[in-house]
Amino acid sequence: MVSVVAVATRAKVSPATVSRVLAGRVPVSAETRARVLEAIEQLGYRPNEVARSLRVGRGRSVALVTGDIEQGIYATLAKHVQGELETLGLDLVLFNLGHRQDRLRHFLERAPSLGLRGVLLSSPHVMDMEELAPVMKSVAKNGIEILSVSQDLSGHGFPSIIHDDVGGAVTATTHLLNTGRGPVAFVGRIATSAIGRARYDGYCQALKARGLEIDPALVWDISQGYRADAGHQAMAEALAKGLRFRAVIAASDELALGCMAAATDRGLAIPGDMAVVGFGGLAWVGFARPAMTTVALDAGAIARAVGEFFKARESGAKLGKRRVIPANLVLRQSA
Amino acid sequence: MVSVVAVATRAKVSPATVSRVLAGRVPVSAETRARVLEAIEQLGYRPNEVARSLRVGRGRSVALVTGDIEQGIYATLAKHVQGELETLGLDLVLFNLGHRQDRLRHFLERAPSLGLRGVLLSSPHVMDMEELAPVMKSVAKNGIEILSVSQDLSGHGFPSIIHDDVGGAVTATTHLLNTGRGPVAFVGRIATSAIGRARYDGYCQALKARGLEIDPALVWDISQGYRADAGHQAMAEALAKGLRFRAVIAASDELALGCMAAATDRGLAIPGDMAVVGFGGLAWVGFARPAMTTVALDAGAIARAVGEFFKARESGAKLGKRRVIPANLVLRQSA
DNA sequence: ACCCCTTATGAAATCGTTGTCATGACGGCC
DNA sequence: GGCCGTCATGACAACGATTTCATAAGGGGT
Repeated sequence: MVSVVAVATRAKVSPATVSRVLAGRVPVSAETRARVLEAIEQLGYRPNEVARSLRVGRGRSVALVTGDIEQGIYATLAKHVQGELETLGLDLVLFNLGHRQDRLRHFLERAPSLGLRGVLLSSPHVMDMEELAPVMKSVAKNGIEILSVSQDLSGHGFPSIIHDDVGGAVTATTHLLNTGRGPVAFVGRIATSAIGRARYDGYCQALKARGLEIDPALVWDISQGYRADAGHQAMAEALAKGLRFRAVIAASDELALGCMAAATDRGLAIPGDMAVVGFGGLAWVGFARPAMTTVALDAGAIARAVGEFFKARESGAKLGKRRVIPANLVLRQSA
Repeated sequence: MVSVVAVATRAKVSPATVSRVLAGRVPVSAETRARVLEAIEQLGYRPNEVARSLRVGRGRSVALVTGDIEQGIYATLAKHVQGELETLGLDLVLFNLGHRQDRLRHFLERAPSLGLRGVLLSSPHVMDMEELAPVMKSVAKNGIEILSVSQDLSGHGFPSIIHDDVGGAVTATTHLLNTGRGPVAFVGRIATSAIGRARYDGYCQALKARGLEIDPALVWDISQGYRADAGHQAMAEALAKGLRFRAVIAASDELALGCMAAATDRGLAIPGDMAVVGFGGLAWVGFARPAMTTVALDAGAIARAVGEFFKARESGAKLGKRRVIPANLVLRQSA
């Protein structure tokens, strides 16, 4: 591979000067610069990122740790984050936990040796901070930014860019309550997902604001993940039991689709007999029939905030530890 | 960061010996090994991957270049590939083209300096091989494996692991034909997607096998991507024109969902008045209502083949240039 | 005319590993 | 008993960039 010394030789300067031309912040005479640039051009030289990383002590890539990239919302996030990082000259390395939290720890321990510039935590897992915080601190001590983009970790000192899950759930639940159909059910991972938990909290708040009790029979804490089959199963069971409710809010769009399917299978009309609202705002949910009403999350806004975070870090500017991106209920047919 | 020399000092050996203990293929006395291992343990030493990459001339990460990770099938692929690579001690860096082909070239040019071990091409774009082949060859010359995991590039000398898109489309189209509903329509990106093109070819083959003509009015070559809105629009327009057809095969599940929605919106019963089959086999499509019949692609199998490819490369074994993974029509309600 | 400061550049050290070469010790064989 | 081959280990160079330190030239102020 053509290296800086090849360029230097050709331009009849020292390697240091080539580096200076590239860095651009140390004065180099116009004439020398032109010669170096020409040599670079002719040789097709590209600075070796690995060598640079070693020398300066950190690389140009950021890891995105997801719980399950197969879930639409994480894939969407990954797309936007990658695009945003790219404008900053940063690469994205993807680490998919697959819902096994122990792997997070292993990954974190490996992070410093990979020369990462930052780690984006987008796993919804409820983290055992007793165990994780020391590892995360030690990663941070190596100059690697740890940024949570799913759950609020600002209380533990880690900057967080999060959706307003609570607010979104409050809005959606209130909307359902306003239609006057009586009891509203909730499906989601509650015990095992910090995000699901936040959405559940919003659901509870909305009910309490109306002076309503939370009916445990209408709260379905699933554990198999956020996929459609889990939603279908939970809903089908509730329906089979003859539970009285005519609306359900799901903690993901996939879950909501499963709920809609179970209701339809039971002969229920949506939204006539059963209203369903999802969470996520995936591109295709408007094309389910009936079109799904959902709490849309703005992955683009999250990504932009991530970009700003890294930009601010470069320039030394200080940003708040916590940034909340609003969630919007988009009304369609299902509720 | 604790380095090999710290370990060496502590274990009272030279850095070289520490390296040897870690590499494990050079004899080291049991006593020394124990001392080194103990020092590593006590200091919490982790070899610096960046330095190693620089020294050995290649790193431990593989890039996955996707057209649009937001499309379910690519996210699914990313998940499986990441999991598979991880078992080989390899990391995944994600590069999402966002359907702009020129960025592929830029990425490829950057690849050698990133110290990648391989590049997985999963963009469905029809590539201008006149332009790209030289760049790809030069990347390969740097010891970076280029592996296509979406379209067949084996004719250009690049190993390819692909789905049997043609076969899948033949099966699906034939199935539709067998239901005796007459003309079958096709939606997908044809001119701009090699994968869409392959599926279209399968569609054509199936028709020809029955001695049927291809009706251009029933072939909708979309350009806006594979998303649900495009499918909805194409279908809605065809229906508005009063075209006579009672079945449609879509080149992606998202597209198919859009088609189903358009048909439903028009008051058509699925599959009674209109049969729809998708392509992909995403986890949620079985929960659309009616449940979507789709040509399921096996992302897990692709990923395993990718894993085998890299394993074989380590051991020096030679694998075929082309590997085809079967696609299975899974029958549900929509067709 | 002298001194000092700025500007432009080169030499060399450095980041953390790995691999080559050299060295010393030991055992076996003739 | 001497020689050679093997084993274990250390010293050192190298990967390719950046950065510090040093040096030289040129210009302005007094």
